[in-house]
Amino acid sequence: MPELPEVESIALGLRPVLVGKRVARVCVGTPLVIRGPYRRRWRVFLAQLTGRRIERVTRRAKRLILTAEGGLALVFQLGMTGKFLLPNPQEGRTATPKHTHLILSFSDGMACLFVDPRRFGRVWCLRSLDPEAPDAVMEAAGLTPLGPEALDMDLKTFLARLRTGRPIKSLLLDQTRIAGLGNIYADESLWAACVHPARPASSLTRAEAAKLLRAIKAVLRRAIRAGGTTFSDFRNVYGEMGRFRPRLKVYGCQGQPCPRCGTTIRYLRASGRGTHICPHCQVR
DNA sequence: ATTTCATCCTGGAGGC
DNA sequence: TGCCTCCAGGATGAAA
Repeated sequence: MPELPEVESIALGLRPVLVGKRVARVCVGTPLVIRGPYRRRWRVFLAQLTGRRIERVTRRAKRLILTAEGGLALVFQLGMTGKFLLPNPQEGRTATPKHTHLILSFSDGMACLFVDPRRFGRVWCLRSLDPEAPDAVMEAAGLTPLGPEALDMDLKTFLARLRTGRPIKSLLLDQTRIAGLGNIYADESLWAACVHPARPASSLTRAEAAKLLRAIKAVLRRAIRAGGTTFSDFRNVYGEMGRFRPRLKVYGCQGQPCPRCGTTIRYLRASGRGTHICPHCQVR
């Protein structure tokens, strides 16, 4: 469930620690997680990465990007349960957790672990990546093209993307249209804007679209400030939970009263996903 | 064009 | 206690 705010929290945690460090060794426990041009030649790529400094830690939608000298980059898509772990300053490193697929060791002795129990996460080894504009290289390597960042989207672009009869929730989850939202923040945004998830995107009025876009940005920003949402799996780089869960209004709140009108929150399936709505606030 | 479905996975929940 | 089945859901690709 790492969505945009969770990946941003991870990036914020890794950046001050990893930037400037020199890669000493990369240990691949599960070659399966490596994708892209170096899928079968990852040893070649990682040999070249060794000895270089990490220059940037960035995020594009739900992807986390480590860029080293010379534009060599590791792009992580975290899937459902992917996480990074740094040694806790208090306790230091304890045992290596189960499902550790990649270990980045640095010349100062520190190690950063990529852990993913469900193994839906993937790592792309890419060359010549510009961290300011990574899309072209990611697409050339076969990663799915991403739409505009949800937090950067302007109303005009949003309105243009709503010109389809598809259900609005399906659109919000479609990373090629709007990048960064997952199931939690899609439901939260639709509730905040009083829009039913099954509404055809093209049926939203201009005012509703504007309200929805504002809701999306507000929810994402609040979640980032809270360090993300831990529903079950998410942990930050020090193994700590996100603090946004108690502030969720509908996600996982089925059976509880809507914070706005008191109607019981319902759970249904929409666009193939578990979906939480207030049946009074979010009509048809 | 768009939607549904299966696939990949593990761990947690619920049934018995 | 324990075994079994089901299921969450992000991304992707095939089928309808």
